[in-house]
Amino acid sequence: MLLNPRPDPSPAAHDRVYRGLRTRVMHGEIAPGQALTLRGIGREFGVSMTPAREALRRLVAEGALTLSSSGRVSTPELSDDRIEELAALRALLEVELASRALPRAHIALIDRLTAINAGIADEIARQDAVGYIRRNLEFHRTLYLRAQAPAILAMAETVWLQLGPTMRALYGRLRRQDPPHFHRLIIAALKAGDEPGLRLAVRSDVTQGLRMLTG
Amino acid sequence: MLLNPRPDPSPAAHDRVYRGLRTRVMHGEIAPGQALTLRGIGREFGVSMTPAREALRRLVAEGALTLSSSGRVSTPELSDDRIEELAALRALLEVELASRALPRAHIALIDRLTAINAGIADEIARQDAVGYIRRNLEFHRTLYLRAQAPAILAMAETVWLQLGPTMRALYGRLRRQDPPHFHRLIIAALKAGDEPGLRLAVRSDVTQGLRMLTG
DNA sequence: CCGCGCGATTTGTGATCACACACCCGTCAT
DNA sequence: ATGACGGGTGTGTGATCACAAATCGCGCGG
Repeated sequence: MLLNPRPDPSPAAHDRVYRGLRTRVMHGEIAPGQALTLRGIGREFGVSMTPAREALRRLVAEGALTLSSSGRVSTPELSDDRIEELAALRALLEVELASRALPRAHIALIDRLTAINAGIADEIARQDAVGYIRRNLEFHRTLYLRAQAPAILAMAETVWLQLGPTMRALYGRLRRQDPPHFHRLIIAALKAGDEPGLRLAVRSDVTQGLRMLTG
Repeated sequence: MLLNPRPDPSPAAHDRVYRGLRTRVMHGEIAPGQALTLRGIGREFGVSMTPAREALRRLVAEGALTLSSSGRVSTPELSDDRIEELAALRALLEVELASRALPRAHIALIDRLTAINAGIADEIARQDAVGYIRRNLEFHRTLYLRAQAPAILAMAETVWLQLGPTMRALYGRLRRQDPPHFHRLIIAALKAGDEPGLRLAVRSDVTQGLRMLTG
């Protein structure tokens, strides 16, 4: 029959482990410098060392984790130079993505972005750093999905991944009171169809927070 | 004693396999769509399936290879849309790298670039597509190393990796006669310290070849 | 002559094991 | 008290195996 062409009823074990760890890293749930062991990860996810090793190596390949000379993996502690580079990459990639999304940004998208922005205000009110990061990335991803540029978006997500543990440290340090100002500028530029304004707003939003990390 | 702190006398097996396959893919020595098997790779490098699997998965994570739904890995056949995206990424990243390298580009670097350019002419004369790609990437990498931006360079190399198999198809199709024109423009802009000219020359060089792939 | 189905073979997945090395911590000599 | 040395534990690496699924090829029926 072959109705219901469900691609794979049981997702591969290494993929479950990978996804679980990936979102944890990207949302900043793991502190910089924390060590991860193969047997520990395996025990936590109920698998043997083999899938755990594959998941960890994949994350290392994407820059989400670092591999010490002796093979130990841990979440990275970024130098100031590296943070500056990653911020520059975010600016380059995300400005391009926003620019490509602009002609496709209809009112429904703008409404969703506004709703997510309200959610960010909630997370700020409850002082939830992980929730804040998750919603913030959701805001950006929702916009960039409209760009119809999966390769560029994947590269941007890789940068988020590398910044994940550090971002947690940032948002934990800074005591925010108000929702991000530049998100409102982004929405306004989208409504007005103002491309230069959009580029500037995205660049500012991306650069803003990371500047105080390198201080 | 611990003199000669050689970090690792015997590079790990999975790393040997990874490096071997990576340069092969980046230089376009593997045709698009070609399938790779774990046991085949293992036999070729004299290792078991375990390191071969790690190397392949790492390359998949970097986008150098694609993973079919059934777990088979093969070198990717890129769609026109994806090629356009990757070309745009090359333009974004490499213009930034060149711009950062410019203030650090002394005469010794320009001499080396000129020498590499001469080598490219040799490869063209002998109709060696793989050699041409290797030298061409060497030209760009030599310039970008001066940017002192390892994270951005790594991302650019990832893009090269994804384009590798396709580039081979490109340079095999086009019957080149003369060394790349835009390389001379890049060198001239470096000598003159002309940043806008350099940005334009790099963007043109990167975009030029890939335009005829999407035709 | 072509299309279909079935079986043999190949392939990826994940578990387990042996081994070598790194790391940690207590002990001992200075 | 402090330093180096030592062994025990933990950790990554790579080989091997059992299993399930996919793939390929052959032969049969149309």
